[in-house]
Amino acid sequence: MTRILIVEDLADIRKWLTGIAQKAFDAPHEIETAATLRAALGAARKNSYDVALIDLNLPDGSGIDVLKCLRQSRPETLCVITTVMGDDAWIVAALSAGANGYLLKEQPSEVIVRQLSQLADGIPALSPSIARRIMEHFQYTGPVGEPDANLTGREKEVLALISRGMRNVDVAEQLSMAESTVAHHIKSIYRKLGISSRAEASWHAARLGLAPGQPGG
Amino acid sequence: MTRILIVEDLADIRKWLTGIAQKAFDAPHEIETAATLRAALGAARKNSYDVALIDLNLPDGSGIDVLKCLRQSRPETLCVITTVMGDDAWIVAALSAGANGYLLKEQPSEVIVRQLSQLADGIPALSPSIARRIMEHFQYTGPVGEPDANLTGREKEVLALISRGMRNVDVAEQLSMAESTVAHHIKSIYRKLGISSRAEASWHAARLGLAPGQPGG
DNA sequence: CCTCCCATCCCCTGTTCGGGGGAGATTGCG
DNA sequence: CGCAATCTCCCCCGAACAGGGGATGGGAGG
Repeated sequence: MTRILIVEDLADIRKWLTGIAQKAFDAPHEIETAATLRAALGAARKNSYDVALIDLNLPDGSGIDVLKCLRQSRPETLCVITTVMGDDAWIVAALSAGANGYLLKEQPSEVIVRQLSQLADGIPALSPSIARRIMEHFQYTGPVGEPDANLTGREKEVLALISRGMRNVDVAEQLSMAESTVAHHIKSIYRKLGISSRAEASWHAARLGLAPGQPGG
Repeated sequence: MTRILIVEDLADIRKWLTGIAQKAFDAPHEIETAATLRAALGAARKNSYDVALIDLNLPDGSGIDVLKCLRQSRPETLCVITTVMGDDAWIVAALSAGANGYLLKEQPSEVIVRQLSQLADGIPALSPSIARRIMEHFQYTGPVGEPDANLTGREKEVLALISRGMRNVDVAEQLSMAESTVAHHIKSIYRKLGISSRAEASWHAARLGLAPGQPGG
């Protein structure tokens, strides 16, 4: 039994999504709908779902809140954003909140059905343009070196920490070294990357895949 | 006519990929192979291809260089990384260099065939685990607000610039305001985002979709 | 043995930043 | 009209940072 939640304010689109869900998940399923943020949050708190299709633009708020709520109460729920808004800011916000997919409603039904049916295999449901947008987020027009960029092991450790916003003192404590040593490593990093500030270092750290899970020291 | 380049050092895997390419691109195609970085770069410079399957781990270098070369000489070429290396650093490096896909060789042939055949529709060829990894790059376990985070227009402008590593003085010049005003906006940004350093600001800027194309001031 | 690289520590300097005040101008809303 | 928000600019100060110098060890390799 697949339990599905559809969050969408417009009645006809809600019906359209319901039809898509019925085709995409051919096992016996149970579809519930919500037209407002309030209703969606209530449903999310009361019941548990296997899949959720969430519109971002709700009359009384943003679907991001539904997504966050579902993530908290039941992390296994597969949450897919279904919207017309393709702004980078919303894409990033949805992914940050842990969306398993991001589909644009302008797509033909059969494409959405196919994407949703692949969800169970662990394949994220992403509209082509969204996937491309996400990948372009990583694009870099400057020189792309090998992942290590000739940084030594210790330097990469320091870079990862200062890019999280930690101060030299905190990095020193974290890595059990003197603050002066941290400063020395940072100088080497700056020289190798051709930069001269922590903000640039943070940018490069993300590019080098030393991605911080979250900031703050 | 689809012109395909396969870059792979191991003969049997090269043969395996050739078979996959033949199935994925059913139009009349022409498949060329290269076993080393040297050979691949030579081929990339001489001929032009519609699709390239590139292994990262070549005996005389990294497939990233092939990718970069193809991107420069013919940007329309669809470049897909086919490898066993799933490190975040390599994924980010490949995407930074402009890869159109990233497939793990451990996957069954039919999955790879399907992903490659969807390439022409603009759907990036990503192994499920890779796609998930990419999406997790955006994940954030802390409080996720709305995309604007209540930042005013001017504040977002300042944030975008300082996250690129620019100094207050440079931001002031860029936005035609006094350095003291920049400092004031930064204080507001820090208060609203609950942070206290530029590195954290840079992190949040990326999260808010104010993604810098490249750093430097 | 000597050299190169890495990591560790210390000194020094000037600049930048973070954070605390206050103050005037403009806009929009009730 | 008063009120709130935004943008603009100024003052101050201490802490943190950027960048230069030099010194000590330990390995790797010629």
